[in-house]
Amino acid sequence: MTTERNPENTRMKILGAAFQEIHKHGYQGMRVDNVLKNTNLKKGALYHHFAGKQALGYAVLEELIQPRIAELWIDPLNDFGNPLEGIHALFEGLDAVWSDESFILGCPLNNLAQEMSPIDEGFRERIEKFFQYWKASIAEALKTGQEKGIVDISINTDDCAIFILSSIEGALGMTKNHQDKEIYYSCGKELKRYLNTLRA
Amino acid sequence: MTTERNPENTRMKILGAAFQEIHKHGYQGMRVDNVLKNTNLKKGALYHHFAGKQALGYAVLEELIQPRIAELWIDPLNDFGNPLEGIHALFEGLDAVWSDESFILGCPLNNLAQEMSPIDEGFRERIEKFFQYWKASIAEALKTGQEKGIVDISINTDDCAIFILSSIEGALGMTKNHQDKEIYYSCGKELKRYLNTLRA
DNA sequence: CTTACAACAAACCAACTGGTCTGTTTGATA
DNA sequence: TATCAAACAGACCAGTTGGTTTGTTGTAAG
Repeated sequence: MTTERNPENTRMKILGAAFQEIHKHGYQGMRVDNVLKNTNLKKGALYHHFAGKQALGYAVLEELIQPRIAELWIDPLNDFGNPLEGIHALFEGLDAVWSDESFILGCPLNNLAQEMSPIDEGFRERIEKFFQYWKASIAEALKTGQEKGIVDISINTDDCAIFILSSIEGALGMTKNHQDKEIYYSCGKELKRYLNTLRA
Repeated sequence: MTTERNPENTRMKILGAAFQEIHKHGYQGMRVDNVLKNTNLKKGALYHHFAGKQALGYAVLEELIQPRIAELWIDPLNDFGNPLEGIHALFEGLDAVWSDESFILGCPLNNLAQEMSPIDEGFRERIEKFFQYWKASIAEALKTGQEKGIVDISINTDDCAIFILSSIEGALGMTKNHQDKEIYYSCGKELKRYLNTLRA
């Protein structure tokens, strides 16, 4: 018989179930009892691995959400010779890696940002730092593009990076509300138009 | 002595207090008891004027939030000869009409959209319809601009309108998380760059 | 083998939450 | 001024919620 106890495994099971709950209902809407129900575990397990609901929420953010976004949006930025084409490719590429349900539930990072920023400084700070890291990565890619002579030398890469980030999150948010990916496609087309204005 | 009872007045007092609670804590985070506490009214009053928490939430959306946004963003669209300059002026003008706290609490319409779209079809439908109305108004302004020869005839006004809307909401959302209006200013500059690409 | 702690299960709890119920007061109307 | 429905107040309630406590079991080290 294989090991019946696997602490790291049970911890991840709780984290995964909590992520799904948060993704759909938000952090405040997530119910500890529901998380447990979806894992066949009991309170003893959860409160052994996590100090409380808040600690669980922070763990979901730092151990699941942020790494996943880094993997999808930030790390690949360097793989593109042209950052402008790269950013657009990443946006369009989301269609292939995100399920239909994900488009309906929205970006888990921005969901938490909008919900928690005014009421929990711990969430807000963590999310802000990550957004800044994301923004800096985009700005860095744009600067590299400038050095290559691909990107207009006169643009403010910080301004552009924030606008790109905002527009991506805004587009995903609008798609979430409309539950219609045509919104997402339209925004992709116009994002491309904007990116083209940054060419050298 | 003036009238001690004023049903319409107490109803509005409840609506206003509920709006503030929702604006800060979200609909799920709003507590009926807190709303009452901020009005010096009791349960009897609230449940006389509203069927329940959900009905109160819908009323806040339809009677306070949507009219206010129409007033700030949609109605003025026709006042500008050039829609591209008009949209940018509206974005920049928000600085004068929104308090610092509002920038921290974010756009109340988009807040509800992000929180409630996956879990309450009543909220989602109402918000979607309003966003569509908003988008249609922008598209209409762009079309008028095309007829005037101000706006590029080759653009898809629907695509552009959705992107503009998404970018505005995205920018306000990012500002909310960062609690820093510099984000908002940066996005304003780049929104202008995008709008310029739509010129004839 | 036994010891000792990590890894859980299960019952329990106090505070909270939306909502109801009953009763009282106001004020327009006949 | 008698009437009566609207407009509330205030006590009450059942279900929920995050969290605690106590007890049990697996399992790796000595």
